[in-house]
Amino acid sequence: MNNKPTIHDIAKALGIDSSTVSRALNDSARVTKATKVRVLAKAAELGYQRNMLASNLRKNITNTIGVVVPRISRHFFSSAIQGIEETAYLAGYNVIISQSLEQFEREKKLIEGLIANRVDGLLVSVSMETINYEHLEVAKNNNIPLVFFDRHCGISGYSSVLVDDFKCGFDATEHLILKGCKHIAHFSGPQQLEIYKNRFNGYKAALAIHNVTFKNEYVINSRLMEQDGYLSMQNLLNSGQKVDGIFSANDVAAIGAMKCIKERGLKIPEDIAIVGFSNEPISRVIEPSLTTIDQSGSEIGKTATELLLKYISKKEIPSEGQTIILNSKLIERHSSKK
Amino acid sequence: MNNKPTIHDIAKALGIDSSTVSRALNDSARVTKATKVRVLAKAAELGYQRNMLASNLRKNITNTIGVVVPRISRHFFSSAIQGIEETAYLAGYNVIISQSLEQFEREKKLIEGLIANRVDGLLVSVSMETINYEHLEVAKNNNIPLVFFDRHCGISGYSSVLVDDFKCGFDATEHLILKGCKHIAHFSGPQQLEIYKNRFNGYKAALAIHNVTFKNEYVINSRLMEQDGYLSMQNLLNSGQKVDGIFSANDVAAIGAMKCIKERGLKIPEDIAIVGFSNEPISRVIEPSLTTIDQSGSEIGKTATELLLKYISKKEIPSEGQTIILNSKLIERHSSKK
DNA sequence: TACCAAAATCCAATCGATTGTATTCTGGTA
DNA sequence: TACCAGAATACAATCGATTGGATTTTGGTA
Repeated sequence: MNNKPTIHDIAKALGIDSSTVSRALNDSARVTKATKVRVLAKAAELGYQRNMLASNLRKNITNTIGVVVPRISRHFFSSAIQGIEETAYLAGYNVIISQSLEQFEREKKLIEGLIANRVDGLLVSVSMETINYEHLEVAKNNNIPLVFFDRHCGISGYSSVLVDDFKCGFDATEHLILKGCKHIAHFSGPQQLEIYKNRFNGYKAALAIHNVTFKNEYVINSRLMEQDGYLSMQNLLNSGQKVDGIFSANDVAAIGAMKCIKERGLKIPEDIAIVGFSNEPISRVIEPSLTTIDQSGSEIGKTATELLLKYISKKEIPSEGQTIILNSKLIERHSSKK
Repeated sequence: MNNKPTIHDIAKALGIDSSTVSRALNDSARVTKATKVRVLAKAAELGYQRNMLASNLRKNITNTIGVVVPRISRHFFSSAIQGIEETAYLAGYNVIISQSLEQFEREKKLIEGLIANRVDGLLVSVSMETINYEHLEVAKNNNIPLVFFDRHCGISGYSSVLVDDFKCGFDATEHLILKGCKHIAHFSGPQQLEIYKNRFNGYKAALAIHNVTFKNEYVINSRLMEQDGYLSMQNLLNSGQKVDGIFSANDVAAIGAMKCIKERGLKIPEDIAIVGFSNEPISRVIEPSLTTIDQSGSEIGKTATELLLKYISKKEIPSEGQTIILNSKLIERHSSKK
């Protein structure tokens, strides 16, 4: 009983042609209502299910969108995926998820694999190692629409859904300045990523506008894992520089920094105030609670998926990529309350 | 240029048959090395990529496994997915992810959809509403192996990968008793789910063995969201019952309870000690840090996937389901340190 | 009853790759 | 040179659903 019934089985059972069965199942106007009823009844009786492989092969679509994120278990990405899956489900699409684990080679292979599987569209948040974009061009050459979310690339011809990283970086830094910080360090990620570059530029702009001197030694780039934040903080304190504020380009590194600060017996926010980025759930409950920039992952995922589905239904990729900027705002908590 | 090259294009370009091309691409012994080289070169030149739809239709496989979880963004599940994706990737499988959002109807539709898409296997963690298992039988009838992870069903013929929930419930409760708690409440989830039933039974067993009286009023069932934990705690305190310990069947509800306790001006753990379940990242940083049961999501996901892939490769579902119990242990933190 | 347009159904090709069988080619031997 | 085994390749059916075009059926009209 391994063999599932096909339209041919239904056709044979009813003594009609399989094309009629196909049309009946697709509710075509070319088939009588009476026939439709008979086909549907027989299909139910046999436990028929359309073979999507065959259907998709013929129609040259897959009803599937491919998603590539750096790491599924990072809260921001899992909530983005939540939004993607939800939106795709409502539109009748499946979602294939894959993670680059921040590795360029892996990202490349994954995207090629998804294209070979003929996904109808791609949603991508690039890895920290991604500096070369040929693998993305492949999607374009295959006429598969691709939308970036969050971690986009600074290349033209692609659409993106993001928050205004420059403004967020600016706001976060200005917030610290307004709280009285004069020596503000910035923990950033790989500078080839637009989001980190923009957050950094926002940081610089806020310093400039408020006449706070910018120092290169205050900017530390890393991969922004918890351990990186811890070490960056340690280096900073060991260097003997005066520091009274930190703007970290993500929450996880901020939490690592907090750990280091506490271990040194310094007080947050009195000695050093901190602002993170992303509003991970952990930032709400840590002591002191972490001031951060709220960016709704599920909202970003949802918007990116809607945009992608629009391109898919139009069957053409706009030559000019569009960029959608979603709202985000600073959430003030105790780590910066002075 | 929408049309991707096919083996026929390669065949035509080289003046050979498409079947030879197919065999060359699959490195068959029936094709000369010289021909293989020519085919590979031409394939690269044309930018050929195998159409998996056609290939899979013919071979009647999909190289895809379907995953159904209650909610992707819950940390435990996203790390399980992380393990699943990683393991599947290494074996050359795609992963289609979908979330039931704890709704039975949705779970049913998702599983039917995955089966219609001819996934090679299914990994399922059921919703809180799931009390009827017909939709799972469909998988069996279609000869599609299915492995439960974490949230399994108490029905025979399926395999599961879990932690020993009874023992964990026992350990968590015993831990509270050894810390001196005498009035221990238990926050549990829907009792049709084996995991909650088993955790509850472990709780009862620990009370019994230590001669602590069991009271029905101490057991509160809910869906274990943060708000549920908060409300359960509120009801408990309002009822005037003496309470000095809580074993919550998940961390999120425990955190809700902590919030309520703090608001009342009671001390954790001095007045009320708490033990959670799952070791969500948040439990490590909350103040006081939460004692909990560690269950590695990615380990569970990995093991479940390995088991599933074994069934897939054997092309037969074992009539007797097997159950794999993974290690888990209590992590003592401040919420129970007396 | 014969005829016709419209409605319903059937036929057959197609999507692209795979695979069992048939055919052709190769080079070694008598 | 004729022959043959074995290697290499070609042929053709197949997976299951879809779809344009051809054919048959229907029922209304003259």
